[in-house]
Amino acid sequence: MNLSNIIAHMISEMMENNDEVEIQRNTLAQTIGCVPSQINYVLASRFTPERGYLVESRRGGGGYIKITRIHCDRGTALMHALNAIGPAVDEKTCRSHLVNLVYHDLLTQKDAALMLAATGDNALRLVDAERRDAVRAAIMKQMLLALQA
Amino acid sequence: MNLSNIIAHMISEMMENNDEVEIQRNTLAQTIGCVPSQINYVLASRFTPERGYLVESRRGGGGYIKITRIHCDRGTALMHALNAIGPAVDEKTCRSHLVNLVYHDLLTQKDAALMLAATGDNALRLVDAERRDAVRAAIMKQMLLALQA
DNA sequence: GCCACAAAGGTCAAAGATAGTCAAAGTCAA
DNA sequence: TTGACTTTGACTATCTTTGACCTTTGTGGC
Repeated sequence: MNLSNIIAHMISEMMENNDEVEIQRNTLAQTIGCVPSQINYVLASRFTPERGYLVESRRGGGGYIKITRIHCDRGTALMHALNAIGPAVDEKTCRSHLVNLVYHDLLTQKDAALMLAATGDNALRLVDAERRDAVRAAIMKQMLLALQA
Repeated sequence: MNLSNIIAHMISEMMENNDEVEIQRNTLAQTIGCVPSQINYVLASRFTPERGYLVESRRGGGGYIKITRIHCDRGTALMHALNAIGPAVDEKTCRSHLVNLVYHDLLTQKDAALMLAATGDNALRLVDAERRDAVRAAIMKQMLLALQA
């Protein structure tokens, strides 16, 4: 186990019963026995917004670092994605929507692959070209709806 | 017996009572007395997804290689399901295929819900009725294919 | 109020620690 | 002989650790 993992684990433990924790960089670093900037590294690599954390800080006397866990409402986020898809989408746009959802951790890589397969031109070859994008949009929406359940 | 077989055997032994094992590439290579990249070769040639293994890793300090054994030959089973679907399927048959796959643990409930959403009549309302079942079959097949990756 | 200084935290790049890739060379059986 | 499988090692990519230097904020003396 490396240092960063240990530190990340410590912070996670501090947050176990609390969505918000405040630390002092130098103090924590000294307790752990590492350089202060290591704390920054851990925060930057593990407590990212993508993983649902918000980090605020203040320098100077009485300075601090505050870490907040945000419970992103997945349902709402997916609903946004759903609304962003109009009555029709081409394959490329559809794919970028999926990439975006994965990036924001609203979708696993695997689910995205599944959805990409269902909405790809390969799957829709039998649909009339002029109606293809509309069908794709409908499928995509049904799947996004299913994910909210 | 060649080196690769010996290494593969060692790893298999480590996994005898455990479906998951974690190794350190350099350490193992040194123990065995081979170059580190030989480990990669063994993993790439013997611990493949086709043979039911999943390999994950991480570089840098505290890096590791994690090997996981996945039970049940999922690929083959999914291929069966794929073959069982002809050039067209109605919604009901499609659903029972999905239920069956979930029952046999080849699909999670969640993935099945996603696939059901993509292949339901709701999603395919815009497709001409006479072509609907064929489109459904195509979508289903693409998704089953995606699952094998 | 202004200034100097102390007390935080921030940035960044270099060095260290692993793992991955790839192509050339070796081996061996058909 | 040839082609598939192995073995090696040079080079690359990624993650971690460390430390020097920078910026911001608070406090007290003038």
